[in-house]
Amino acid sequence: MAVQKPGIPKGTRDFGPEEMSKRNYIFHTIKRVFQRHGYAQIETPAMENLDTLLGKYGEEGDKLLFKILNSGDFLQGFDLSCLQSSGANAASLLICEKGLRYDLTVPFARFVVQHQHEIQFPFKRYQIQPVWRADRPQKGRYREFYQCDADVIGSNSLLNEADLIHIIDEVFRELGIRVKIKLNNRRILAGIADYIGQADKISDITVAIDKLEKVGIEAVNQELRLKGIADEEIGKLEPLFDIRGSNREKLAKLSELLQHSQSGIHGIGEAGRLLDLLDVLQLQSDYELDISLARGLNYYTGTIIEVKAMDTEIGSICGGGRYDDLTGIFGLKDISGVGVSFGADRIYDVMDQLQLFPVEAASASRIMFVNFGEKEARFCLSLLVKLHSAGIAAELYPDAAKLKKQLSYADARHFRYVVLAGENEMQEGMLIVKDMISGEQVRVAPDNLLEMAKRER
RNA sequence: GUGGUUGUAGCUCAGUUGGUCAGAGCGCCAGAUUGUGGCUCUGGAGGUCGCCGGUUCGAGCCCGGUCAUCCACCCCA
Repeated sequence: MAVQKPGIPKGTRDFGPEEMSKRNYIFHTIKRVFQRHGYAQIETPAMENLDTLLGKYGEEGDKLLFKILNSGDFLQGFDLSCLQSSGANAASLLICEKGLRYDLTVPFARFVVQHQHEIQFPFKRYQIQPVWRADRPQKGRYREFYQCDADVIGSNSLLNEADLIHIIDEVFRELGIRVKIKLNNRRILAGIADYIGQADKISDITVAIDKLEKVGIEAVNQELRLKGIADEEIGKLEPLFDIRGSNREKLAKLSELLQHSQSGIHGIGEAGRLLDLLDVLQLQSDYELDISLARGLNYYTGTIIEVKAMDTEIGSICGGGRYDDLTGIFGLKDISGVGVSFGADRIYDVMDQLQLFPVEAASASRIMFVNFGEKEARFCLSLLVKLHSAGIAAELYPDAAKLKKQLSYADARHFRYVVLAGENEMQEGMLIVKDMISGEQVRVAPDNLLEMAKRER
């Protein structure tokens, strides 16, 4: 039999030990901030029933769902002719009833409805788990990646938005990433659609103007034309794109332009009150009202948030927003939620690029005992037990290999200290402790090793 | 789903118009140092040049196909 070439699916990655300790540094930081703000952790299964997932992310989103083939004889009673008549995608729904989660928000909404009687509202939860998208991978885009979500459900208060933005500020401050927080409100976008008389095209309009910064006004107008919006109406949008100045000034201009749109007025009011709250928080990060911010997920209804790292080209590293009726589809009406999602993998890429990881993030065990043979190893083992029970990370090299090899190993694994207890030392009743950074060696009595290790910690 | 890029040693890559073109650096192993890592020096192992086919006296190089990869678009963390 030919040997298999090892490999993993496109867009997925292995994480080695050093990578993992850096990733954990990110997860721990985010977790700590979430907990400080009173969010409680939950987990949900990797797979959901497909009907939980379908239709929540728009047409594009549905296509990007990984579907799981039913077990057993799933073709029994399957009409093969429908494969040709309705296409593979439609036919797949007949033989797949499960799918991998696409984000953490929709499973959360499902969780809330299913457990509504065990939950105290407003319910604040966080969740750190992988999600999967059958996208074509590219820079900063993976098919399996981790999201770190915090959501509050069951409260309309803008204090929740403020709290989440506070969390964003704290997380990126602790990680050392300079970010710009962009804010908008879907109701303002709806107001804009009203304003040009195309309320039903809100989705097309927002997707188009989302690209304003990236592709320029001409390309946006072109796209709007393709979506069937008249030149005259496009012309009415121009003054909106021209809105500049401080957040307040932008809001004032918007109030003028959108004064006849009820949702526009509503959204402007919300944005204004949110800005008032943020002023109190004295955030370190810049935050900015950006009316070109749209965000693709179509369950958002109010505030929308996006965070970009300032010193790299990697796209958005955190996003979120308010969704007024995500639980409605699962049978729990009139419950509003708001949440943010940190993209751990992109945050990793940003920090790696900018070399923001502290050195400790990659460190391993502190102490390694050299193995000189059976008798010496037994002696070291007895010392190892004491270190372990004192909570000090230490290990004994498992084989009596050449000293050179053992030291190279200790070097490669970044041990801080190496303990040498060979025949000579055992006779003298002493240990040699070698500092792997300075190269210095000191003689230490076995009874003093623990004290020394504690001191050096 | 659309367009493009690149596939040569474990890794990063060089290879000039098809004719000593099977190479470098790093890593790995061994030795200089029979109980001392990182630095230095010396030596060594390791590749059917992604895969299949075609053109040719001759293909890593040209052509076709295929697979993989990365990048961009769509969309998104």
